Order: sequence, then structure tokens, then C-alpha cells
Amino acid sequence: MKKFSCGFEVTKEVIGGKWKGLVLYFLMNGPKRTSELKRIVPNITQKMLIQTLRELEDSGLVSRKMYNQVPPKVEYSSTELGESLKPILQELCQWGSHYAEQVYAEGEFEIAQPEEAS
Amino acid sequence: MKKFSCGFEVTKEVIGGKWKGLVLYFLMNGPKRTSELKRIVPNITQKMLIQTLRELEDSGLVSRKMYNQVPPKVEYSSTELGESLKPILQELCQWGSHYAEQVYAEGEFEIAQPEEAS
DNA sequence: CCGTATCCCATTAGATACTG
DNA sequence: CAGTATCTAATGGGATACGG
Repeated sequence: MKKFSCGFEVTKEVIGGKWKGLVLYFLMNGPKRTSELKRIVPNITQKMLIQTLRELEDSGLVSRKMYNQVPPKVEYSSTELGESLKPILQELCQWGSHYAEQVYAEGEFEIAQPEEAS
Repeated sequence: MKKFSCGFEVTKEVIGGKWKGLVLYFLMNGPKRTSELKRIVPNITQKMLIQTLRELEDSGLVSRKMYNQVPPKVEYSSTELGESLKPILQELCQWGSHYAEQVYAEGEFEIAQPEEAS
């Protein structure tokens, strides 16, 4: 039986780790192909991308659609449950940006602008 | 220079890890002594508690007040910056509780009720 | 009571090579 | 293009003992 101290722990299990929150965040702007994600998520490796997507899928936040064609095409999108995290993810993002501006000195940090999906 | 993909990464740096968010969450209900935190934060060790508090302090979310007396007394409280995370922390907590109820089967999980501070 | 210092283990993630 | 398999490196966190 899983034990948590509060709901916060649960959420952390779902979007914690190095990549899950970020990948989900990118999927909020619409479905993306694997290669596309690989391209727009900064520095993620193939292995971590797939692993991350599997975990998000298992948690029910992301769904995977496979097209049987050559070359292969797979598309990931956020589910309704995933979308329900959107406002929170946005707040976390805003808070962080605001925090960075207040706390870090100029030139001490940089927040990459998300590349637009094609 | 620190590089982030988006503000979300920044926030994760600040309240990520195993304990930071949780400890901050407990401090939102008012200042606490070290021993008190040690008692109410489930399963945290002395080492991790202190380490976590230092990190929160360095991030400016928590302040530390020391009373010069015997026996020693130290009190931690959340700063204004820390308080600004309160609504988000609460949403994360609510989302997680709601998620757990939807996703886990009964008896498969448990969310501990936070013990009241003395 | 509050905090520090080691030591050690488990988990997580990166690199690389390979398959359908 | 999408995904798997292995191996290795790095980090984070737990146990424990000690000091002011």
C-alpha cells in the first residue's frame, strides 16, 4: 500500500523527476510526435523521453496514438486528466519565472524560450 | 550561469527534492521549532530536516530565528516569498488527493492526516 | 535541544549501440 | 522514425555517531 503525507506527495509522484512535468508542459500546446518532442524538449535523450512518456501514460496523463505506416509515426497528447494540471503547471511556471527575476542577478540565469512546434 | 527550460524548472529547483515542498507546506500553518518539525513531518531524519531547512532558507522561502538560551531554541517560519507559494502548494495538494481517489483502488493508498501543531 | 560529519547504498539519469 | 538494451556516472538520501 502506498503511503503519502499529503496530496502534494501524490502530485510529486506524478509530475516529479527530471522530465515528467516539463514534457507534459510541452504537450499542453497540442499533440506532438516523438521526434518533435525530442527536438523541442531541451537536452532530453531518446531514452529519457520514451521513459518519461511511458510513465506519464501509466499515470493517465498522456495518451499515445500509433499510426501503422512506414516510416512509423506516433503521436502523444495530454489526456483530460493531464489537461486538468494545466493551470497548476502554468502557475508553477509563472512563479518560477518571477522568482528567478527577483532572486538571480542579471546574467546569472537564463530561461529558454520554448521553440514553437512545427 | 544557470539555465532553465521554463519557470517550472526554477520552481522545481526551489521546492523539488524529497522534502522541501513538504516541510514548507508544514511551515505554512505558522512557525515551528526544529523538534516540532521533526515530530510532525512523517519519517524525516534529523539530517534531512536540517538540510532541507537550509536549502529553503538559502532560497529565501524560510527564515530562521534563534533564541540564545539553554536549552537551545530555534524557530523556523515561512517568509513572504514562501507564503506566495501557499496557493500553489494547496492546489498541488488538492490535485494529488483528488487524483489518488480517482486512480488508486481503495486500500491501495493512504494519505496521512497532518498532525496538529502543539 | 540543535546541528554537523561520515559513510554507504539505492535510485536516477546519461552515453552508446542496436533493432524493426 | 520509434523504441530497446546495457553499461556507467552522478546524485540524493538514509543510518549512525558525535559535538556545542
